[in-house]
Amino acid sequence: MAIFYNQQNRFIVGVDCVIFGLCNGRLSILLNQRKFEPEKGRWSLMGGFVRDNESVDDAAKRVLFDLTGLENLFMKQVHTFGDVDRDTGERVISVCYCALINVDEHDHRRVRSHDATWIDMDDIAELGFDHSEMVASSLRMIKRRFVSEPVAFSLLPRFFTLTQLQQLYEVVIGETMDKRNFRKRVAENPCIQKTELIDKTMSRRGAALYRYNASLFDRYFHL
Amino acid sequence: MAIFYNQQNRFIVGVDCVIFGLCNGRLSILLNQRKFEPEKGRWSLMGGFVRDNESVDDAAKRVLFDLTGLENLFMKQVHTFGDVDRDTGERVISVCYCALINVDEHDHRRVRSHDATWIDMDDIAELGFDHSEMVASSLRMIKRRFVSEPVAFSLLPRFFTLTQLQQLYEVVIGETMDKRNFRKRVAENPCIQKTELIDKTMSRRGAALYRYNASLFDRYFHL
DNA sequence: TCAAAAGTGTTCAGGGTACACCCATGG
DNA sequence: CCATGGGTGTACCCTGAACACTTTTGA
Repeated sequence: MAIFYNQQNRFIVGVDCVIFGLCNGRLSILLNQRKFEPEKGRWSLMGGFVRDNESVDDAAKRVLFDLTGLENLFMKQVHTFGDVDRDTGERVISVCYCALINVDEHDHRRVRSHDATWIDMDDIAELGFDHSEMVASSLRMIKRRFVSEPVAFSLLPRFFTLTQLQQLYEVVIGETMDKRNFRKRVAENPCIQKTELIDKTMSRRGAALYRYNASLFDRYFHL
Repeated sequence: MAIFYNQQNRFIVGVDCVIFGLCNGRLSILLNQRKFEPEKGRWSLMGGFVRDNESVDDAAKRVLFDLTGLENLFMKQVHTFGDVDRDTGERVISVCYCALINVDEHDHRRVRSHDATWIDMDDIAELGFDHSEMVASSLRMIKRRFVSEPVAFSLLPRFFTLTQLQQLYEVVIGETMDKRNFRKRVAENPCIQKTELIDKTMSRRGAALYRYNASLFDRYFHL
């Protein structure tokens, strides 16, 4: 590739991933304790550096895959953090991504081998660098999208009960909802399909299992 | 500053600004024709490169100031574009910002000296690089914020008529509105204050001029 | 038989939308 | 006196919120 912008400054560019999952009914994110300086030992987001011949998006996907073994997930760019002194080591411009994963499906061995842990959103202490701000931005983005896009299903198993779905909404939006109103809205959404399956783990009576049919989404909501 | 991440790849990081303004009632953006390779002569967004000892946000502000002479504007980060081949010259990771300015207040001499021109949104041909995508993302962001945040006033002069305000909404949202309903909503917003001033340029009768009092915003809408 | 979760309709209020006419003034 | 843009109120509908009881079944 020809050199056009030779005289320009160059920067290390990183990606940091806010990985949301549902751990026994609580919204949680994957954190690890840094294994090297700067800020060694501090809780921080899962991150990495962008490489040559790799787009920034691909770098984020790589970090996520290395950690969870998952691909093709809900993953969105949140914001780029570019303050001069944001990294206490050396200057790094970091692009923050957020991902939603189904905790049951990821590769626990990989996560453990990275010393990563699921931490309940409500128990997150101060993080290193500007990672607390990244978490806050990501959470705002999720909340905003949750009401208008079919985001919830990325966090749930393939088959789920309406109680699970409602609890997830309550946890993310941060307020309780009326069961009947919630189910009424679900019933109006043709993408959420009732199956013949029954889940008996949560109640004696058993609850119908539903699944989300994404292929109907365009048909019904984008005309 | 110590070197911690020595072995990492480094990248040129740019900023590109989608600068919106209202040109005789039409939503427009500032474009210029590139004066150097690559893509010399092609219409493109106003951009620049991030420098050492300058945050990414500051780089965007600098580009905007150089071009318009304006500071402290409505300016938001939109998205970071990081594909390997997005710049046909050399690899550049670019952070896109959008800004809203009041066309009457900016420094026309500066704009002309940069060979920049206001182009009606509806007349924008294909732009160089991924700039068309940047414009599209910025427009989506503006539309989304327009309904929930007091964004419109950044595009208007200090004193404006309700007809001007309504036309702006119609142009941005892309659909016409009922005059009475619109004015009803305005009347409910205590930040939009009627003044004693009358604008007689648009009608024989004259229209009341209003102004936006941002200092009341927190008081009424964030409690 | 009882505890624990699943499932099910109706009512009401407030917000948003549709709609048409008079006013003031300069030329 | 008339053309042009400025300004004003009401009726209706529909969406969103509140609300309580019955069903099922394993232990």
